Amino acid sequence: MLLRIDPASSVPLFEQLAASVRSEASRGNLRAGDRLPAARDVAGSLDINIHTALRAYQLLRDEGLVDLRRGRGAVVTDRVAHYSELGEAIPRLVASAKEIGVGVHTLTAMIRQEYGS
Amino acid sequence: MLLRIDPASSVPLFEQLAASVRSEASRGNLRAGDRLPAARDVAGSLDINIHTALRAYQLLRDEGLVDLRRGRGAVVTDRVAHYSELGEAIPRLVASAKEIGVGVHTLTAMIRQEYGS
DNA sequence: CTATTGTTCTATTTGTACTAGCACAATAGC
DNA sequence: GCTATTGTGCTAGTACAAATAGAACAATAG
Repeated sequence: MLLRIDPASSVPLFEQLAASVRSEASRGNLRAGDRLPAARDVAGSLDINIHTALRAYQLLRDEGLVDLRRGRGAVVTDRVAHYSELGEAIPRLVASAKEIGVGVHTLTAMIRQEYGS
Repeated sequence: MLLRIDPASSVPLFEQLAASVRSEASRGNLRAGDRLPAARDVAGSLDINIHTALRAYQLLRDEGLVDLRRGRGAVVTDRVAHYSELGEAIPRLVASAKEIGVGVHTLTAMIRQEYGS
């Protein structure tokens, strides 16, 4: 489990942390039943506030990627399989967007638009 | 040119307006050389501030979708062709994301993550 | 029973997003 | 040239979100 964040980035810390976990999931480095490190530990090693780490975990719980229970921590759910599926489709779209010079903001905005309709 | 916004949405007005223009582009309703309505007109008919309309246009200029010149207005560039390409690839990805129950926020976050690496 | 782990609540500080008004500058078209 | 049109720059207020913090609490594991 390689969790990384960049304090200098404009992306919120909790989003970065959640993205880092998703990235592990989409690369197949996480399996259903695996347990993520305790929020307090993550906060300690990344030098962020516990609440910030918890918020990332809660975001992942809302997505359904992990179950969150007191005393037990964050446990990866079955849905992790879906993430590795997307882990193949997404790079293709991103690659073609980069080729034609469409930026990340534009791409995500177009996806939001398509998703909403 | 059908430009729509939803004042009740949490998405910024200028983003909505820009998305609306992109949508027209990706559907093939815009061609290189076409001129968008003047920002003041758009602002007037959508009942938003001129700056908000202008900001949408400036966003599209930064993307390269339009040229912006005083007195002349916003003119669609050649890059509009790329948008209609994505207009085919994006719906496929979005459809599969919806199928497996991955939300729009998660999907765009994963794309951001992939794009950055 | 005890340590571990997430939950809830309140509060504060800080920074950014969004919108807006006003004056200005460049272009188009007559 | 003149004039209306159109985008630009500057300034600022309001509102919201991020991040941190402390404290007390509740469920689970072993």
